[in-house]
Amino acid sequence: MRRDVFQAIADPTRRAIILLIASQAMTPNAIAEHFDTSRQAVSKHLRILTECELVKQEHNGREIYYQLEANKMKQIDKWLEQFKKIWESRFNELDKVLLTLKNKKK
Amino acid sequence: MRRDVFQAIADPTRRAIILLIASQAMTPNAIAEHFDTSRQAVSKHLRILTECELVKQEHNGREIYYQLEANKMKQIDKWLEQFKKIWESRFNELDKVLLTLKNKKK
DNA sequence: TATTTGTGCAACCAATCAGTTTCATAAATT
DNA sequence: AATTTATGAAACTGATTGGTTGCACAAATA
Repeated sequence: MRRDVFQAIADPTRRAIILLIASQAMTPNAIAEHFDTSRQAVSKHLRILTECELVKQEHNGREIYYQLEANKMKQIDKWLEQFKKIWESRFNELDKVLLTLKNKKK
Repeated sequence: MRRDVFQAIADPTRRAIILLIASQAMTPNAIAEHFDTSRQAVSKHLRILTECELVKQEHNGREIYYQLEANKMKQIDKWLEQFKKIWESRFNELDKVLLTLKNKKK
């Protein structure tokens, strides 16, 4: 079971759940009301999000509030960071072509 | 065929390919040498990356140089942006708990 | 105490995925 | 012209995915 953050956010429903609970913790039932899918399907998504620690449970009687663990998203941001230099500079446009040409000569 | 950026970066091999060609365009054969997998498997990954425009081809005779389309990564960054406010402030820690409590009273 | 409510979990299913093997094609080399 | 090289594409395979249905169980309510 490969359960990392990147795989977790690959599914559009899970991204929607993340966005939904970002501002307010919610129960599985409340979350499921926002989607065209069963409560159990949402529950499975929540389990995946919990396993990769993108989401945290807060028990309250028999209700379970799911809350976004926003810090975990930094992991994605950190990976993106490597490429920010590229898309922010014009390195991507010009310099890489030159590098490629240089490489071809070898 | 669900072919979006998020699904594309879900696979660890594809993330490694992205990182590999970030600084220098490469041919499929050259890329495959870096992995414990067949050239054809790499070729399939490149097709997926091309389809979601994370990667661009540059033909040169019979060789095809694959080049990172770093701009496309902004799409992921833009999605992350929504949550940056949360993990940068202490909103995540304190205020959301209050929001949740407020919600419970309803 | 009996029933309802909120939840997770297991079993199953069709679709998709990542990989392999095999083949086709076109460019470069002999 | 024949061979080698670089590549993509198709067919197949086992594993994984996202969904469903049905069940178990504990907390809340009647």
